[in-house]
Amino acid sequence: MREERKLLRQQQIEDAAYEVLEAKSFGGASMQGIAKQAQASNETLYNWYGDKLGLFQALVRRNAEEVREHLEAELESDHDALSILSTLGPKLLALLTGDRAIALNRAAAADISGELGATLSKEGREAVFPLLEKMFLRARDEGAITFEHTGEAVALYLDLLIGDQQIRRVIGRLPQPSETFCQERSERTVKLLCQLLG
Amino acid sequence: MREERKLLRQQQIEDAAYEVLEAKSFGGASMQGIAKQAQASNETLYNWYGDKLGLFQALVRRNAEEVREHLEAELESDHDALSILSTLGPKLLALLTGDRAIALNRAAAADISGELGATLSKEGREAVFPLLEKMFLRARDEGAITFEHTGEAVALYLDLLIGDQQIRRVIGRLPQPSETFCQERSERTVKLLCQLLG
DNA sequence: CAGAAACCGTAACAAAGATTACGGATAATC
DNA sequence: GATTATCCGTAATCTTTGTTACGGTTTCTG
Repeated sequence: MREERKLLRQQQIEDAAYEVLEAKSFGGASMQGIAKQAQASNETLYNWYGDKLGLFQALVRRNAEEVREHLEAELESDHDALSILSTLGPKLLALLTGDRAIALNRAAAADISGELGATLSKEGREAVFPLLEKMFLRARDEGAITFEHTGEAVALYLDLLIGDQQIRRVIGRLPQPSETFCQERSERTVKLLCQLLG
Repeated sequence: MREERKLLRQQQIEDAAYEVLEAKSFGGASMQGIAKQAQASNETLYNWYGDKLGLFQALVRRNAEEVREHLEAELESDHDALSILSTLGPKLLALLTGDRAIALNRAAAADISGELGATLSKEGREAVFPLLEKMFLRARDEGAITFEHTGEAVALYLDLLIGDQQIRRVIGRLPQPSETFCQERSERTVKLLCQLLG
């Protein structure tokens, strides 16, 4: 039960870290500021996460985990592949361009060591990709689309769905997209994809 | 002739700034480090650029100018629109995912004020976009492709050409793309575009 | 060549923030 | 209820870095 309490506290601290990160970006997010925001002690932060980089690695991991869980839940469904893609698309787009993910991408961009970026990519894109590949293979089995190289098909899908939305969000020139925007863009993506691979 | 000398010196200083920026990212690039790298005086940097942000704004502007000049030169050509697109594509992709542009995008991501991002977007994407629109209208006049909304067609082109290459470069998980990669990706883009809008 | 302006090299100043330390409070364990 | 580990609040330490200052040198101007 002490463990349970600790997990809750970590959740709170990481939420606080997100708040500060989203407000002030990586460079402006100080450990002391995060501690104060969480009403936690500096010492606790260092005990639990090692250093500043460690704290943000934890954020990246937690976020990636959430994204993966969302997707895996969708993939469980027994609808046909294309309709799964239609419900999964908006969610994926929203997650990848949401305030949290963008803040993490900014942090990765600012991190000189490149470790944040490595984690972000490894636990994010590289974890999601195989799930999408599975989905695409299923879609091909169902005869909805055709392709030769699974990886290329998925990459095309991501290009159409995400495009340059992420980078434009990261440099601060796009607001967080609305739900309907994600919806429409996902529909466009599926339409184009069927046109290309149908 | 004093002006000429000064421009040369600025060029050198900005080159040095790029070197430091590419090596250490925005947060790690100190004014003193840049001054040393350029064998220039700290005082000179502040006299010429005002402050750190000013220096990097200058970098952004100069880079955007180069990109624009490249593109405008291509657009002058009297080939048909699609072949122009085929020679322009690889160049555009190379410019947008080259070390310099990526370093600037990282800097924009790390800049809390958002001014770097604003400049980058305004002088970059928003300056290039109209040029591409002109090109697409010409392509439609020539009967190579069809579309209703010019902006959407260009956006589609950029999604296919750039996709998520930039963001993946920014978080450090892709190397600078080779010339042949840019070539092939541009060809793929044109092919897909004709398939969709042809 | 004399005087002025600009520039280099170096150092000084001040603020910010990562990291560590510590006394008092809180919660867990027995 | 006593002991012990953990945590909070606060502050101290130490490094980095943006910014300013200044003497000596080079470059420009006349």
